[in-house]
Amino acid sequence: MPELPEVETIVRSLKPRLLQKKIGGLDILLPKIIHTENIKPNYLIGQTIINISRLGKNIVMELSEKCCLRIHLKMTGQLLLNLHGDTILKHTHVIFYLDKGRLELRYRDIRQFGYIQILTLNEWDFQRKNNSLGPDALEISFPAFLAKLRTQKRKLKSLLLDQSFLSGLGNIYVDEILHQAHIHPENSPQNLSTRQIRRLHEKMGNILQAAIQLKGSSVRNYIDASGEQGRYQTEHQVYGRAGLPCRQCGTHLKKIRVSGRGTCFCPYCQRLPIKG
DNA sequence: AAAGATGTTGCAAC
DNA sequence: GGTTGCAACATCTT
Repeated sequence: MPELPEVETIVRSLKPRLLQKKIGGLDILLPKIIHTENIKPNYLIGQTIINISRLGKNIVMELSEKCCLRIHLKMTGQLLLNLHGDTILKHTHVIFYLDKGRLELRYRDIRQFGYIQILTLNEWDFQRKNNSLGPDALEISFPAFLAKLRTQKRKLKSLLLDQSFLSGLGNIYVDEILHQAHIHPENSPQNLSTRQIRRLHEKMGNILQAAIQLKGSSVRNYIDASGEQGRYQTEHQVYGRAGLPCRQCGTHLKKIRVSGRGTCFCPYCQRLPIKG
């Protein structure tokens, strides 16, 4: 579920309430959720949360002793901020006890694909460089975006979903961005003019910012750390609207499979160039 | 009621 | 390199 706008919303809601809080302890109810390299979970006890940030869809909580938690929510992960005594929902897998036990940060994940990685700051730096985390979709400048796209032949949808190429976009926002940019998901950057790529970059920024303003898209399970739903789903032009008329031109929206993912688009607004 | 789809991504196979 | 299919898992829809 959570793509860049949802993860950004979660980070913004966590930050003011978690900075400078000390981890008093933690319960690991499902061990496979915790990924450790050299640091054991017990090392976290007594540490203070000194920063929370986002890179692509990753949440990074920096701790006082030169280490951090890198959290990936994958499809159905949730970070919830609760008071001690609040009902512990089914699928809660990790609980961090903060603020002398009054506050609890809970990791919940229906499908159990997500994880919490415990890393030294050095390990995180190494991952970020080598693990091929592409530039953040909200940070990349137009010239850098243009230059990167110019080196690629792949289908736009597959490129934009590739986190090592660009990080932060997922299935919902790629479909929305390509629709507003009037680009067919299977088109290749080779067929795009600089002007079209400029439009793509603009729409990407506009859509992501608008989605953050509305606190993300809630389809199925997404809620932020306070349990609130987002409202951007009401703005969706194509995602989840297959068979319905395009809001721009009235053509029935189509659904196809591109790079293994369900893809909604408007066959009129997003035409492929005529071959030959 | 079984089969297919779901916001992600890493891996094996080709 | 590239793509495809599958795997992890629970839940909801056809």
